Amino acid sequence: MKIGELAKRTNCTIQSIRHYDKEGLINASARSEGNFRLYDKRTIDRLMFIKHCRSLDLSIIEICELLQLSDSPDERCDDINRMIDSHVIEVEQRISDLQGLRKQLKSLRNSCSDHRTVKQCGILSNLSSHGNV
Amino acid sequence: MKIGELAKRTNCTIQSIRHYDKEGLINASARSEGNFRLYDKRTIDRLMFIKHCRSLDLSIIEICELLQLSDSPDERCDDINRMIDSHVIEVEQRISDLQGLRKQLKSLRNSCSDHRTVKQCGILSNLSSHGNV
DNA sequence: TCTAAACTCTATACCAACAATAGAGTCAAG
DNA sequence: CTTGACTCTATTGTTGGTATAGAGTTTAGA
Repeated sequence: MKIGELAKRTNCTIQSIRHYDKEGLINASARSEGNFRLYDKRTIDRLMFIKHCRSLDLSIIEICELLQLSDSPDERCDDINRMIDSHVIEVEQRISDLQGLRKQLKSLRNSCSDHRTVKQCGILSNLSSHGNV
Repeated sequence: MKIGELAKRTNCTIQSIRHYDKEGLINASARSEGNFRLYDKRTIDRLMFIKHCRSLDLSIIEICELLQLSDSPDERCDDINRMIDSHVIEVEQRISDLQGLRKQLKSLRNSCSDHRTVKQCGILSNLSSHGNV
């Protein structure tokens, strides 16, 4: 299977597949005479796995670790649990940061009403005042 | 005032000041004989304004627009209101995306317990199964 | 006056995960 | 044999900086 077919079957772009290939997440099982990447069927599963992980915002490095771990089926899976745990914590931190940001933006927005001039704009004057960062 | 003093007074790094300078957010009022950037006092305010905007995650382009608008004090400030509005919407979208992500990660984490092996790992098997992306 | 330290300059590479493009080569059908 | 679809590598851009390298400038003390 050439890269175009793999792309269609997994709904990935060709560029991202080449990217994953370069990063070592997947391997072309061979190259054609004309140097085209050739993949076997198992790569479809692997790529779906990668897509799934990316949709959960796991980094390429983390996915790499997961793929390596899955090659050692008899080891403890504690590392996997820890990775997901720390990922949850990161996401929660980002959520709470954004909630604080949202609050600030809302209150900033409330400092101005429509149809004022720039000179009268409460937003701009708030942004200009010191000490409230 | 040279860049180092400006950095100290605003608590910015020298690099980021040079970055803002290059992007056109601030201007050195002159250069010294030895080609050092020289800033006047008003740049302190301008830089604080920029910092404040960045802390609200406004992009450099958006800040540029705000600074330009503040040079036309008699225009309507509707554009400013719109910018903040759309920024709030973006932030809210990101929050809800992350909340969905958090939920998925939590449920993924619940599919495994400690002290299993990789082979038994509920997380890995969940990540490997199809159709749930 | 000389020198060493502290400061500044430009230019470049790096971060993450791709997307977009250029310019070239390969392959299949008509 | 040509045309169009496909693929290749390599480079650039995205965002807002950070972190260098290698060079020049300024200032204070000996």
